[in-house]
Amino acid sequence: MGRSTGSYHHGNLRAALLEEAARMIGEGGVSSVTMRAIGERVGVSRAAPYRHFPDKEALLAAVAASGFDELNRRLEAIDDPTDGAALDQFCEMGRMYVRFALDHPAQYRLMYGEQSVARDQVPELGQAANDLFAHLVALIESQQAAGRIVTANPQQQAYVAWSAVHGLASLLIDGQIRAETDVDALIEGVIATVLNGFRHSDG
Amino acid sequence: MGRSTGSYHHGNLRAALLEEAARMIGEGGVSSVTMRAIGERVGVSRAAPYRHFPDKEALLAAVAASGFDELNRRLEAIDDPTDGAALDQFCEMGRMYVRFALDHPAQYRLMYGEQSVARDQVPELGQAANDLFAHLVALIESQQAAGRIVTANPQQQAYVAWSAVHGLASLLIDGQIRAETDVDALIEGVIATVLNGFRHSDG
DNA sequence: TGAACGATCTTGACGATGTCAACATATTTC
DNA sequence: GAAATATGTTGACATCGTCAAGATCGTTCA
Repeated sequence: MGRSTGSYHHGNLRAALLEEAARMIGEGGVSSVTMRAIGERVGVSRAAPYRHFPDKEALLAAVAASGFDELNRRLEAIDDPTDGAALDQFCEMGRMYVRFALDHPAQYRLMYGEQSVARDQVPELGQAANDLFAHLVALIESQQAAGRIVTANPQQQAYVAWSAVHGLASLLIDGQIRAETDVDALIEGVIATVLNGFRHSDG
Repeated sequence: MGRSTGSYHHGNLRAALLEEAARMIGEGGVSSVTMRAIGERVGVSRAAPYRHFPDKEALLAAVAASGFDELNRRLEAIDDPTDGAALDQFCEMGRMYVRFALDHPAQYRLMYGEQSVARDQVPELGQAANDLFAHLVALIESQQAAGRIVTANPQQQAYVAWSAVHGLASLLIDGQIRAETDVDALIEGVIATVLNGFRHSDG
């Protein structure tokens, strides 16, 4: 299994394709990713990727899946329940989520875009996305149990929190928010508002 | 100015193209819109649209702009400040916003997608989007003045509210929310949470 | 060892697409 | 009614995703 033999066989094309696709997405957005271009940059012909991915969509879905993996990794790094400031864990998760989207805008779009089709084709994708959400639901349940937020349907609360954070991330990466805006303050504002909303029942 | 003479000149191609493009977007998503297909359905050749739009992106941007117009129209219909239940105006605006996205998913994506480039090319687009946001800021300012929500930077509060509602709409139309979920309850949950967050300062 | 086999990669080709250039036709202007 | 302008058509090209046929490499097994 010679690695990168420089000859006919690449060695580990699949990994190289994924890496290069992610790079291209980061540089020029999804539209800049072309089977031909990606092949050229990896030093391989245009049809070579088809030995490793059924089609372009599958390749992009795999890139999205790797995005989920990294996001999960980042979030689990917070998962240190040294209790103490447990509510901070909630906030920190939101901050990290938005920051990830800002760091990898095109990849984030790929992860949560219209491509619900690909999610059926690529099981890892659905799995990774579900893991992420389950993570959030569990965190909310623990906060409820500790009496830190109002007791309600945890899944719905998770959707509410996710909506706010995902919406903020989307508006930011799609350039819908005025450039002069203080992004950090905005992130804090969104998180604080949702948290306050969870702390106080309707009154 | 013969309308639809059936002969060489169409009469009002521009409007017909916009209408047909919107229909196609509604039926098969943005990817189903092709210069050739849209021309064929309108009864015109593939290059005819180029007399009315510089390129495909401009045509789609115009469709997005018309989407903004309709959304603005819907929202202004609420703008009936019969005071009384003024907070309800706020909630109703959120509901209507999400409902619009659910009614026109592909068009909504077009309105708030990555295409920030087109927004510079098509001034109506940026204008309509700004109008919408200004509307929201004004509403928040009036709520603050009336003491119904905490006094803070109204623009930031508008971004916070918009994030929540836009996030919910995006998650819904991109199929990220489990099908069994009670959508109406979720909408109410998002709005109520944000409103509660606005009512109570940090505690 | 070497021959067969499967995996991997290349080249050629096809249809679809956005778009331009050259041409045709209708409408407007004087 | 002729010239000018606006509008629409056809032909062509580059690019793209993808398939089919063939080439090359690594592996397996006699």
